[in-house]
Amino acid sequence: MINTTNSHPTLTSKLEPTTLLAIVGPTASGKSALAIALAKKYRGEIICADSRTIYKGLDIGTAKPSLLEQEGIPHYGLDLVEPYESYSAADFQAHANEKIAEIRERGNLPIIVGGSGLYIDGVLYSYEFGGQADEILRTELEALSIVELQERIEEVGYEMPENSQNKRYLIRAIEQGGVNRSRQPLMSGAVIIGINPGLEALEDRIRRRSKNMVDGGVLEEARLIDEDYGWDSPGASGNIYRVLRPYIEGSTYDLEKCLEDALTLDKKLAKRQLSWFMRNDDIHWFDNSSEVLAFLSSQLANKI
RNA sequence: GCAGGGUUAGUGAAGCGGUCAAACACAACAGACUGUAAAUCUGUCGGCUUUAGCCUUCGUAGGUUCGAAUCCUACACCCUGCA
Repeated sequence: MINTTNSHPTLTSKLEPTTLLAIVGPTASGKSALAIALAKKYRGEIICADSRTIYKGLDIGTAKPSLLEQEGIPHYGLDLVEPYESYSAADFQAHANEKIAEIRERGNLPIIVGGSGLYIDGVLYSYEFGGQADEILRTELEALSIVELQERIEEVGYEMPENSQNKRYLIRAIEQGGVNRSRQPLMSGAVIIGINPGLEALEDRIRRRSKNMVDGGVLEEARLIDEDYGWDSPGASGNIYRVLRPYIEGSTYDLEKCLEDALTLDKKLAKRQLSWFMRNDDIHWFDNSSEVLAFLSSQLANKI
């Protein structure tokens, strides 16, 4: 298992004064609770960088912090769109930047928390996202094969995406004329905290969380998707909803089995998230919240 | 007890004499990722070595054949029909 807690780098002068805290990590790692603890301690306000909690009405299945759980700390990034609406990393970036400015204006510390790597990086590394999605062009290109799309890219002389077998990326390359590499250095004053309790602990937490979701009423949310929004809605792609679909539609009555599937999907998600974050050397990794609190109070207390 | 069907790699499931270490799916493992990102995609996936190759696998034990996961015999376990 990864153990980087003994070797996290000492903060350099370039990181002070800290003007933004980011908390990243896999799903169910305890980011939200940690964020609240830190917000209380350092006069913070929280921006959730989570591609699921942006949806209104999908609260339980997305593990969106409830009003009660928010403990009076202002939260942003939640309930931004309806489940059937589409939302992009660029949209999030705009929203987050706006909130960061507002929070600083109030003299508070912006704390950005989440597991959506692209959302986080878009903000922290000032991506200049390419043009907006062209739905008409996309549906047109969707009909072409991978090879045809590749040929098309070569013909026009665009750069081929590294994932040259990924249709979605090929279409995007054609749409925006190549590959986007607009990454800036880490936003000045930002400190990124990574929290990774390990896969075994994560599995445990995910199990418990799924159970709580059922007790909390995810089935109602899933029914809402089934009856109102439709399973094609962007909001319906959350793990728990996907596995609940056969149960809601009546093709299985085995709820336990659905929860097993949820665990599988969540574990895979956690690994993907980890593989995104692990390559980022700017992240200071920890196993659990108390280590983070200790680290920050010893290294940063005076500088925030 | 008689008749018929089945037993394949972690799971499900193709294969029914050679081109089979064995399709495919799932799981697992590794990785990519710049306006769908809880999305999407890539690689590996019996063992050893690694362009190639060698070894051990297709319920168990024998047999037929130049050659068997594939055919035959016996045994074990599972399912179905008749008793």
